[in-house]
Amino acid sequence: MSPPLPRDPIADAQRNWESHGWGDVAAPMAAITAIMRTQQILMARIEGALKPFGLTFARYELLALLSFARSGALPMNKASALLQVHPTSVTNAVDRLQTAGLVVRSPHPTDGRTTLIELTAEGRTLAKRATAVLNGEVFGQSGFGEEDVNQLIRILGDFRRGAGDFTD
Amino acid sequence: MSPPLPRDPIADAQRNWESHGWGDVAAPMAAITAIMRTQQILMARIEGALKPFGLTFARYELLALLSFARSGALPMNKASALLQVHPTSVTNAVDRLQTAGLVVRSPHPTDGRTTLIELTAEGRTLAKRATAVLNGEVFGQSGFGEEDVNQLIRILGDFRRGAGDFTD
DNA sequence: TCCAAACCCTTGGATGTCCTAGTATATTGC
DNA sequence: GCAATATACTAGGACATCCAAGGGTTTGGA
Repeated sequence: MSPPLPRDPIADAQRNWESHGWGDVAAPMAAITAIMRTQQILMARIEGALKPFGLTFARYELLALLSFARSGALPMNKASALLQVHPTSVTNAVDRLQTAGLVVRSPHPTDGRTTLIELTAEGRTLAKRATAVLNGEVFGQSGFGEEDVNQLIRILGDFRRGAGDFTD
Repeated sequence: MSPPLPRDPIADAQRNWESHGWGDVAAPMAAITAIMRTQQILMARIEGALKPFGLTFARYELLALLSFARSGALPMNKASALLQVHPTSVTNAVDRLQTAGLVVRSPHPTDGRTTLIELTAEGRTLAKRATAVLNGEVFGQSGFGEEDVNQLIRILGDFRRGAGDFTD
């Protein structure tokens, strides 16, 4: 880790915006920049926790998604939609998970275009162990206050709905 | 854009966590996942707004940082620290900005190890125009309520301080 | 019936990020 | 003064993401 800065660089940026006559958008600029930086910090923690398992966050997310599917299998396009990533990213992740023996591809029984991804027994076990570590090392020690967590869920939920993620 | 999902996938994940006996960390898990997704949405908007200028967010951030430096020049290591990215990422960004004629490298007057990055006139102009577009198209239409913006700045500021970003 | 349009996945190319290692320059300690 | 350590940047490799393009499959209208 690099040593802490003496001053908050985002607060500095907000002041810069204000002194340049962009005061009307300085606050949302600061909020958005803070989200970017927070994501970066959290991603580093998550990847660090998953490293011992040979997993990246992208691959873990796919494993976790499959482990919650009743049948343990999902079509690629469904996984792409639920994880909200590009289909090629799923292809990439499945390639590596398959090489590691954690998932297998199998043809869809009725639609020849579709490929199903299925957890192996190993994959299911690893997903369980990785989730336990993430829960303990990252989610359980997030550093967010309990009330702040609820605020975040509401604020970001409103935002995601407004951005067209879901209609719920 | 892919069509909206009928249900919030993050709320689903939270319910899954609760039903698997991880209720104690379900809320922070949901908050962290929401931050990840929100960052993804915002990044796509930002990159879209910058595309006409041939800039990525990483390169824009560097230009903006230089444009706020009194002298219009910064050492690479200083830029790396302020942007909170790896030094090699700065090298990469400078390579491309230099090719585009927006910055130049120059030797540090007293420290032979250090390379200064300096804005060109073109770089300064482009930074100004790109900032105007970002302010208008992204920060000015973030979709966050005014009070939520203040909440985010406080909550994420507390988090970043706790994570060791700054001591302020 | 049959062909065009839509859909699904993969490949190849570009970009960005990080890590490890290497080169060059400064600083420190003996 | 010289060697050991620290610092600054760059090169090469691993991953992840997206876009554009291509080949196989299904669907639906003429």
